[in-house]
Amino acid sequence: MLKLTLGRKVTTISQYKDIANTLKARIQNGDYVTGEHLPSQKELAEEFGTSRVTIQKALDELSNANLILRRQGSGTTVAPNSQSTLDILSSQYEGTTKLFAGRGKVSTQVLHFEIRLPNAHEQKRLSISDSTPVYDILRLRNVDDKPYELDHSIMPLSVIRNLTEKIAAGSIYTFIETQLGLKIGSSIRKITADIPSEDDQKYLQCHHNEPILQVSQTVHLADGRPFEYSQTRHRYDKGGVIVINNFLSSNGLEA
Amino acid sequence: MLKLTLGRKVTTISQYKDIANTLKARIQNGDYVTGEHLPSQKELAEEFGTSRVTIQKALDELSNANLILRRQGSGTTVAPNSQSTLDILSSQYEGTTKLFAGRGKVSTQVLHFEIRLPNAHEQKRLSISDSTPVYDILRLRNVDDKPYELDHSIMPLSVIRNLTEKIAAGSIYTFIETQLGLKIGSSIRKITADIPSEDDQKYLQCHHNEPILQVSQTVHLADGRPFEYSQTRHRYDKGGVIVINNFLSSNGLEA
DNA sequence: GAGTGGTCTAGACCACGCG
DNA sequence: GCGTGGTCTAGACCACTCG
Repeated sequence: MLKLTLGRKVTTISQYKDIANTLKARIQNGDYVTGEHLPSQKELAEEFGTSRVTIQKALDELSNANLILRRQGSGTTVAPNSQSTLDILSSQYEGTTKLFAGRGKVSTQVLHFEIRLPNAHEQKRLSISDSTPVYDILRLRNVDDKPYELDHSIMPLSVIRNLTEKIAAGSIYTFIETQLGLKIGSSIRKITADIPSEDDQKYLQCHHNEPILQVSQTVHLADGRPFEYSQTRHRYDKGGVIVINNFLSSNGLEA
Repeated sequence: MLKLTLGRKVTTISQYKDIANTLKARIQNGDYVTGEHLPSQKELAEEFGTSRVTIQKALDELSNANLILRRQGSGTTVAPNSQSTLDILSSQYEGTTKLFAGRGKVSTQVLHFEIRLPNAHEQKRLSISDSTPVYDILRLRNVDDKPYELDHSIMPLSVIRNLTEKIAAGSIYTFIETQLGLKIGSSIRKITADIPSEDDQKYLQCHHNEPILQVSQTVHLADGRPFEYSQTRHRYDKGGVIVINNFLSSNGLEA
């Protein structure tokens, strides 16, 4: 440990995360090239002045992100497609505002903003009772002044407080993270294709035969509380959803 | 260690995976109830006769699967929605044949089966040269005798050997895992909505205004070699793709 | 302050791949 | 056989939550 001023940052992050980020940067910079071997765990432990277990925890991070491949007996190599994986990681979809930061102008039109009681389905998805009021927000997001997605969000007041229509016109996620100081955890999403409704045709300006890509999701805070149940409808020509699936880690449980 | 006959299985799996599975089963059986605390790491270490670090590695597995929540100072609890998460885990999408095992009759019609050289795009996706031949396979999968998906797969012969049209009429994934003895690793998918092509309308029996849900993916073996680049087109009314996204672990690298 | 989970160590043995 | 990564230990200190 010894989290004193080790030279660089005083950020007091854990060593293994620091090391993981350093190694990630080396892959990004091309210091470690796709297909080539990384130094052995022993060598890395010596370089960073730490134990092998700590190096292994750092490598776990990179491995989960599909950036490296570890083979018993053989060694650790940089994964194929590591560069494109890095691209995907950096564009991890947390919110539309963040996703397009620096790449396009995002504007938001709040079509509906209401506080009401949840229906049975919403109660179940958000793990709340029928007496917990929720925000019901319908927003149209534009990118570069062209309609991009139609977002219908339900959030419980018991978790998200002091949300206003004005905030909803900006980035709700940024508000939650910076103003409320809450950490976003995991989400479960179902992605489907659908026929456009009248609202879709009106707001997304699509024709009746142009499909809609819908993402229906429940999002949780890091402490496990569900805070958003939403259905987002996209024009079919405005890109898709990119997903990395690691069968190994998920199926590690089943063997 | 001490992987001798410890009493139950002789499967020689690592302790922490064994423990993870045991704990998972307890959640599944309701021995540990959603929202309630698990025994502390210290208690679990005593119960399983192991060290705390090993228990932590087991809990890492459950945590990655979104089955538990760990809070410093507070304790470890069963995650909300743990039961539905278990459902999703058990239906992890590896192949259509497996997905519907026991739930519907899957039949496959091989529409095209060819060995040829890859184009530039396929070379890039599969990390192969222009002289490495590939299988080009188009299949129609039916569930309960109704068209379900139209699958176009490209696989390099350098990785997948001895594939025949007859095998393609069954489950290619089962062939790869059991006959070739290869382990499937991770996949990267892009999910989009699209307008049906003539082939879609013909084989999936959908109308020109019924959207298609397309999953375009590159799948890797556990050792990192890409072995399949495919585009699968689904009828929009036959369900969607369910995805669990763990922001914490993926963003652990970015902080 | 007591108890919890998070991090870290130094050392050990094992399983695997390769020459 | 040697070097690699995989697993495991016993113990330590830290950070956090809660009564």
